[in-house]
Amino acid sequence: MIEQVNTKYDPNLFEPEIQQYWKDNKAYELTKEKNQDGPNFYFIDGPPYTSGAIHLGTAWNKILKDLYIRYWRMQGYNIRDQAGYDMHGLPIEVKVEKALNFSNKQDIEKHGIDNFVKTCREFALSSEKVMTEQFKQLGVWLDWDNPYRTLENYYIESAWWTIKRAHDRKLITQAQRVLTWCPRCETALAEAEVEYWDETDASIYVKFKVKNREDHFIVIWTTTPWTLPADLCVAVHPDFSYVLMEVIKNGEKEYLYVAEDLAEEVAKEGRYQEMKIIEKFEGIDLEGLEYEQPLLDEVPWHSAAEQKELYWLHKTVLAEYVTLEKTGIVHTAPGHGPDDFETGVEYQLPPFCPVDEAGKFTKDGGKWAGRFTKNCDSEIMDLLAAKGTLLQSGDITHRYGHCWRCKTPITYRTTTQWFLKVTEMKEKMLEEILKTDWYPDWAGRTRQYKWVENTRDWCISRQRYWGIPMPIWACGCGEKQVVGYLDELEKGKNYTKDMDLHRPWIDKVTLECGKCGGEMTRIPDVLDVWFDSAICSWAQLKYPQEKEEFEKWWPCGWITEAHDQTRGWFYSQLGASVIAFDKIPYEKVLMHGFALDKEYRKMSKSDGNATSPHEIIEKYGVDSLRFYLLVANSPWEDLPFSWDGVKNGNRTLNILWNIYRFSTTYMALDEFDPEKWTYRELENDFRAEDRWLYSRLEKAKSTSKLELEKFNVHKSLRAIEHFILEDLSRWYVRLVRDRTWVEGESRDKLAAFRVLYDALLEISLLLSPFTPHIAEKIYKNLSGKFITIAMENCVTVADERRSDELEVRMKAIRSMVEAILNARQQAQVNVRWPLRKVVAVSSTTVSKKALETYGELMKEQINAITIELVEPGETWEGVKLTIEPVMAGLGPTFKREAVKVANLIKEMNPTEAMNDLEKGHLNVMLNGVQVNLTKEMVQFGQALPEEVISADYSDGVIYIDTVMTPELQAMGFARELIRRIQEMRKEMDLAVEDYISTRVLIKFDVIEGENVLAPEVENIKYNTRSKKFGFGPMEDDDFAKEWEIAGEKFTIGIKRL
RNA sequence: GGGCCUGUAGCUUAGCAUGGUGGAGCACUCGGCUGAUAACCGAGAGGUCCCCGGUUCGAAUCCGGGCUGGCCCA
Repeated sequence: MIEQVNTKYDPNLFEPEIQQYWKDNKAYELTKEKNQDGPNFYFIDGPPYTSGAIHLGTAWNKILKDLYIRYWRMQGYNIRDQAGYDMHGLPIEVKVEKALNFSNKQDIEKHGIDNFVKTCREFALSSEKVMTEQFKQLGVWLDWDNPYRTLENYYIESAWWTIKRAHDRKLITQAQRVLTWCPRCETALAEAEVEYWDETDASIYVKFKVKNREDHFIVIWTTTPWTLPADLCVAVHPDFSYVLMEVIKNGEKEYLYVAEDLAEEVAKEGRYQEMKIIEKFEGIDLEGLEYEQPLLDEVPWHSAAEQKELYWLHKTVLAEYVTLEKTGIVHTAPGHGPDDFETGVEYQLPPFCPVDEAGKFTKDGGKWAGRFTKNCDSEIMDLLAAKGTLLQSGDITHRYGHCWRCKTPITYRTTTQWFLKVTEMKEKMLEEILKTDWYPDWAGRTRQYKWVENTRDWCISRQRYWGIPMPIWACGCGEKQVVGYLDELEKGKNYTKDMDLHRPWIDKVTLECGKCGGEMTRIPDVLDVWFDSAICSWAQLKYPQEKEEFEKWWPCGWITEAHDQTRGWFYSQLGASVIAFDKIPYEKVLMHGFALDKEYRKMSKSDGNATSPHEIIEKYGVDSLRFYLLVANSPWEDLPFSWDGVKNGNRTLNILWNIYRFSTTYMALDEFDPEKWTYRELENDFRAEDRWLYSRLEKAKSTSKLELEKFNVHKSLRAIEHFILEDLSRWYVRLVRDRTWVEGESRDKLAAFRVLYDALLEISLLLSPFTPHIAEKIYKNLSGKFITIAMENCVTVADERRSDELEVRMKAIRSMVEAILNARQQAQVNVRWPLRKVVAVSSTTVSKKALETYGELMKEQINAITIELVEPGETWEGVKLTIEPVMAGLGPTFKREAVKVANLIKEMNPTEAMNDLEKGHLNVMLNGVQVNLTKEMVQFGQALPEEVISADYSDGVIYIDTVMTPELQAMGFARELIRRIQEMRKEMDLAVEDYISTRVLIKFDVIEGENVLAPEVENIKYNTRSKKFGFGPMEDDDFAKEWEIAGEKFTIGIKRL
């Protein structure tokens, strides 16, 4: 039995009910069970980081995942959908440090690594709980009860196996490199862990004195004075032109080496009063020019180094990365920059790095030993100024890297770290990218591809605590062992089965050295947290422990994440998987956008421009949020959040709800039984408009499906939305209202019910992956065949119900109706007052066919007595013909003369022109030459007749005759009365099916006697459910009201029977 | 500085591969409808199609250069 729905759309009332219903009835579990023999599909939930509450972007991400999983489930797929969480790493460490008021590693060590790590674990697990609840609230169906967690032992073992595998393939190495380094966290940072924003730094020009030449200087520019103590050489570009210029300030002469194009600028910066070019060089000519290290006295290391055989020390060298900026000469400290490091390698200079983990100068830093590097900037500048070698100093605002977690400006340090040799696998990775389907295409073909092309080796070691420990044990003899399986630890000391594999406990486990028999201890590093999620496609399957699962599922069928994952998870998975299996671990990728604020700015709590999913749900419900996120724009574009957008989604769902409410009201009243009154049973009772709606429905279904397959999520949902609003609500429901009002069993009414029923049910099926709550709600009432709509099969498109003909004709009818309503408005005759005649002057045969099919329907909609059709080619008397040029037709033939021809056309006699054109000799004189015009070049129109009102429609022009006769007037009054009586019924709060007694008292100012209205009495009675009806004074118990309609005064009295 | 993407009405967008007077929805104003009714329908107003050049009779669309915003990198 279909229940009558008389509540308004209140998602916050029924959405939690539906979620409770799913829980109580194990809807999710049963749906999965139903599909367990279906084709296997491996989906991976890119694990969100357990940092606390979810934001709008995370919500969008999960909703997209849920959409497709629900959609594919409705096609019978057996989908592996384990939720996942990324739980290690610096972000959590930093949060815990802040909570404990720590400021550096010493604080952690004092507190005890075990206590610290325990707190990190607790933080991660409690965040997971909060996040899971929030995801569930979004109606997202994933396997929440058994998520994969990167902190579990099986996961760690999987990581170790992967490292071992890399080691066996000789793809892991220990190397000394210059890396970005956070002086607060005291660890190396990956490129992915650095955030850039503007910072104001010193900007200084320094004169390096050329050796053995009085007053000759090489001028360099830098923003990091503190790197000057580590300066070993200066670089020029081999192909640039350089000059030696003579400059004079206050009568003193100096000679400066700078790039030719920048000479003037440098002279200006140095406030020199005169300058003159003495000599020109190619960059390459300057190689080997020797200078005096400007801080030689303060940093004794340099004098010591000069004693060694370092040929290129304190000389000019060549480098391609030098740009024509500032001076065109770059001071180079191989220990403090990746480029500098390369130059150092090329010129056999050591990566001298007098800076410790905390960013302080070591004793090699000489004068500044023990002091934080950056704090020495001003002192170094003062010193240079005192020595007279500071040419200019000022400030510059430029983009500078910061630690992604603690926001400390990064520094560059030379350290020894472990690397995965991703560069050796680059070709394979590129190949694999092209084997994968990317949506949109450029996300893979260009963006991901180019990123991998420029990849460097992956530094995987971190000098921290909360992470997967590096599985490498080292012996004093130099021997190293990489542990790939836990079994290998059983031979060692202090290992117990099922022990926590994290630091510090794992650090106590020692192994016997296979070479010297000594004791091997674990190197203290942990793995880069990006490595954790990189391996999740096999780690969550507990590979290598459980190989069958891997065989069954791997590789993954589909992933979707935001575009920042090009450098993140898309990349890390690819790298790790190619190293482990020579294969990309996913087959399809949908790259989605970011949720931004309405100004396209990143949402952030600190800027106060963030909108939380929670506050949106509170206002408009989950389905509205889901609808909005999925319909607003293409998934791969950034989404500027707009409250109006959510409101709009809510509005559409509200309209769907109203259609549902309308339908169930009458279905329940008539106890409509969809089992009995099937489509087949009623096949011969459908009206043309019913068949039209079926056709539109099938069209919407097929479009929606097609677009979803192409990941055009927005287009898919827009097709459904369009059907609901345009076809169902704004048109079909309007057409069908009279039919639902009929009392008793009418096959015509039942046919209408069937159409509404099918439309609502199919829309629910279509919508259920997008907005599962309202879909479930409607489904439960209308069908309830399964516990949940999710167990239904995805709608199959019934092509035999499609009819382009019906659609084309209805389009013409709708266009005519709209035109007539428009004309009525111009004439100020509202729809309740009938029109004597409507004339449609058509330009094709569509109108004729449309009126044959839908003429009656149209008459009702526009309230007209007769419709007259003027067929194509014929004219309607009284209509003047007009002629207009068509530029699209004229352009190709007449080119720049087109406008001239257009003006000639405007001056033609339309009737003659039309005749000429039909005979094929419509000509004009253009520049004295006669040219022929074709029918593509002109368009004929019809001018307004005086008495009638006209409006254009899709297939011509419509005219309405507004003359009012007494009969028409009576019909108008009847409709006006019906409307008032209905309003009074509602005021009395009568049920739809209640009967009444009605009396009408007329003043007879306009109407001449009640006989005028007599022919309409039955009509009034029928439409107002008046069992009794009479003219005359009110009775005492009548609910009475006075009305004025079109100048006539009425008193209407009704009472319930 | 580089790579990828983006820019159309106050807001959100369609159109762009294949050039021919730019379509919607929301919001706004006016009007209509009235047993889906805190809904619905119609009309109006609102556009330098980011800017500058080029190709073309004709450019939102094609080409070149710039700018904006996003992500990523240096």
